[in-house]
Amino acid sequence: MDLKDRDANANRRIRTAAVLLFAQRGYAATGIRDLARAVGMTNAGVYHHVASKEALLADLMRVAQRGLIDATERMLHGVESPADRLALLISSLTATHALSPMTTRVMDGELRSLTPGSPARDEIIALRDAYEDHWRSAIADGVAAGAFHIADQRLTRLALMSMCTGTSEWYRPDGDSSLEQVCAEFTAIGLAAVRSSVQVVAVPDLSLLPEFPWEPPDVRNDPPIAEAGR
Amino acid sequence: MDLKDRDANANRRIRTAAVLLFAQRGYAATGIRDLARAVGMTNAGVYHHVASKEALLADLMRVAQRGLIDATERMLHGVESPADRLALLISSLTATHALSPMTTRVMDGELRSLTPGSPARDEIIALRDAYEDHWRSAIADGVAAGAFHIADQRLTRLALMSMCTGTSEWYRPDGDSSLEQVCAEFTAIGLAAVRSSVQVVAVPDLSLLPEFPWEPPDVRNDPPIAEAGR
Amino acid sequence: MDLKDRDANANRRIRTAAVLLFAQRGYAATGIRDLARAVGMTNAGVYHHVASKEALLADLMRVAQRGLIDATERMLHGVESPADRLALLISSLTATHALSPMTTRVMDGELRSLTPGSPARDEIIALRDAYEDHWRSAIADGVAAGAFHIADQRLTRLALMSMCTGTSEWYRPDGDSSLEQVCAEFTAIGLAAVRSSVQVVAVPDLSLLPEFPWEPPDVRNDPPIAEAGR
Amino acid sequence: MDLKDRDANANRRIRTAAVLLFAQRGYAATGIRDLARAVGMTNAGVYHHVASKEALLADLMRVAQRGLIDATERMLHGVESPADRLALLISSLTATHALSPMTTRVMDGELRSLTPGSPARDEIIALRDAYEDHWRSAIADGVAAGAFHIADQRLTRLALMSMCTGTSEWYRPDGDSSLEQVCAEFTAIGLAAVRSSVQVVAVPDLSLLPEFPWEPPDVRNDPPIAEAGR
DNA sequence: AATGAATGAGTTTTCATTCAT
DNA sequence: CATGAATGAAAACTCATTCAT
Repeated sequence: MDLKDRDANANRRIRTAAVLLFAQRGYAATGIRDLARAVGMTNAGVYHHVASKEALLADLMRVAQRGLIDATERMLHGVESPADRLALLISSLTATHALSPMTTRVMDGELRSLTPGSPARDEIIALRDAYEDHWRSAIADGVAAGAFHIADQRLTRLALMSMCTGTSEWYRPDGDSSLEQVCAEFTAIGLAAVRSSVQVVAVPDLSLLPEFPWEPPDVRNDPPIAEAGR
Repeated sequence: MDLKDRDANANRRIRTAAVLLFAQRGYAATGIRDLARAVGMTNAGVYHHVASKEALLADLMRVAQRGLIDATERMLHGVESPADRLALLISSLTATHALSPMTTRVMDGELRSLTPGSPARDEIIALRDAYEDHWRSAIADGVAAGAFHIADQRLTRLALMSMCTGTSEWYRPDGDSSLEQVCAEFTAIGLAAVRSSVQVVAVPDLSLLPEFPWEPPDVRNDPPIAEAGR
Repeated sequence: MDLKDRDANANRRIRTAAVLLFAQRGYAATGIRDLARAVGMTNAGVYHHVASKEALLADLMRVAQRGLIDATERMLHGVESPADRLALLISSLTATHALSPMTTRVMDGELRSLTPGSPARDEIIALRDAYEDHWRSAIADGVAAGAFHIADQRLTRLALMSMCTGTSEWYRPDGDSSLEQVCAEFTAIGLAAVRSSVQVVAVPDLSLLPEFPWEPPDVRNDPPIAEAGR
Repeated sequence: MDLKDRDANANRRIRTAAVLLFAQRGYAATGIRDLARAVGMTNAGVYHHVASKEALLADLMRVAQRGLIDATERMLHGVESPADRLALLISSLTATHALSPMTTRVMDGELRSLTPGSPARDEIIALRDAYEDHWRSAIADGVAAGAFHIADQRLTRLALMSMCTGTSEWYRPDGDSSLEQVCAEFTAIGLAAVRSSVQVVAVPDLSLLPEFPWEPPDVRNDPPIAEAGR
């Protein structure tokens, strides 16, 4: 028991430090030494608990994705109406990002750090796709049932999802509005976005926008890396 | 002229490659050699046009921030009503991220890669703050004028801003909805979020949310790095 | 010219040191730091001239094998009689090992250090097989022509070859007998071994031989690694 | 007994694995972990039976050398004629290498892995020298008695010995010729080498031999490591 | 007797950067 | 202008070994 506890402890402390450093500096900018220093070990000590830096990242991401999927499916269980499902998806994604900002930042932002083609990466992409399918089907069902009116399902989904995931960047529990309020507001926004057909409002003169001579033109149409495979 | 042109050309090609690589892999994961290879130079050759890797990043970010500020101020010029100003802010931020996704990803995401305390970093933080002041004041003015009703100005601002900046992650010009539609929809959402007082909707049982044993508890209240100094 | 010379020089000095160290301590026991120290460079400096430690080894082995093959084919050119060919093979293999003992020790002994399945290893095995084919066919032709009488062609070939390659372990130019004498003696031995049928002489009582309780019994019949593929 | 047996068993299994791995990959390329894995133990477990990796190697080599010496002296006992002694030396060395190829490869090839100057290394060198003295004196006696005619006693001894030791590289019990035949043939070769005066045969044009620009020129005359101290 | 944890020194290799040419 | 050479520092990771349990 003692031994197991100590081991489990070391493992948890490493993961706590890893999630913090990966979230703050990014995976590539975090060295094993930083990690070791943060948990009061030597470089070599870390390798007693972790197969490799990348395996550690993959493990964090896998567990995080699975946790999100499991929680989502628990919450969606028995809920039929597309609007209710969408509301639940928004609330839970937002709240998860508010309550576990470090873990979710790593989960959302470090896919690119996993070796392309590696089994770990493929598995995590599959998990992410499985999660997104809940969004896809909620929206598609709403549209099919005539409850939602939207021009571009992919766009709507991605816009709403990035509104929710953005929460991990700015939410603080000691702010003026509670997590419940944030969830409520985001849910309201999401449902509004989905119910009303797009009203075309005057858009400002795009010629006034900044232009960057170096912006690579030919990649603009490529799928962003974050979406590889979708 | 020839020389100057060639030089300018090399500079632009380097920046194009840099913005692309920094956006795709991240600054820390991009080596000078990757950059050099991408533009068909040697390592040493790159240093003819660039003082250092970090100076290159700082330069990209500075010009991007300045471009955004300048464009924003050009557009806001003469616009008085807080609602109109907010609409303009939303549209222009969204459109900029849609049209320059690589540049804006670097601008939004690589602040942490600049050495803390360096003049370059301080300058860029100042620029970002200057930009955000337009949002802050538009919202504050709207609230002061009784046009906006919001519980938490910071939260509202950050939520709307991250909705707009998220665009660079998923927007594609060949989608079903045009950039104008996206801007219009986002503007509508923003204005709705600001006009209505928050309706408290039923929020799902938070005990069902995923929990991660390693999520660092004590940092949750700290300002996320992305906000250092705000 | 200057530059090219310096470069070629650095490359040659690295290879000289590498061949010496690999021959003396073995590839696995030689660090890049040892190599660097031996040529008065830093670790990193070596990597300017060499892709990796293993690539360096592969390069040495490849050039050595090719050199041996080319020389052998030059010498064998036009020689028809199996006995003459065998004599030439013995002389040239012996002399090469006497004159280039370091290079040949590496060539003969470090095959196992190349990553199994790597293209470099496969290529060098192919080269070695090509070389050995000259021995195989000389012996087989002699047997077919009735000039040679031997019980086991493979055994005879390998025994004679390891007699020749052993030279690199003990030959010294300042000994009492000249290289010509060594070659002459080895040639005489080889031809004698091949001409007479095996006379069965009394062999000592094998029960007196040492036995080692740890000698792995089940691998004894496996082809020795040095022979993989043959 | 139980305990002693289990211990002896573990010891033997470790040595079996060690001899196999050291022979196949070389001492330097074999890790304690490889050893442990091969016998189904943990790293630390191995250290219960072995003082250190180097001590294990030294132990294997010591026992092997002693076994060879003991067997040789048993066989030589009472044999007077230099020719008979040489025949016995050849047969027994050959047969030992054929029957214990792994052990003998380690014995012959890993002297360089023992720390220079260490007592273990000195002891093993002394053992090897004691063994070689049997060869030295057999040859010297034969020459003194006028039975042998050779130009260079050292050369002859080393050439014959490396012919015998080479057996561990290629001998397989399932070949076309029996171990007895091999011993007989090698004995015949050895006696022939020693009886006949060297006939000067035509040696091929050495200018056709391969040359390697990196072959260290200044070490060519140094005693090969394998001979350190002789 | 055996193990899991840990470590300091080591491994090969890459990094951003400089500089003589 | 541009390059090949070189470097100190650091990267991720492995080494043989120790020790409390």
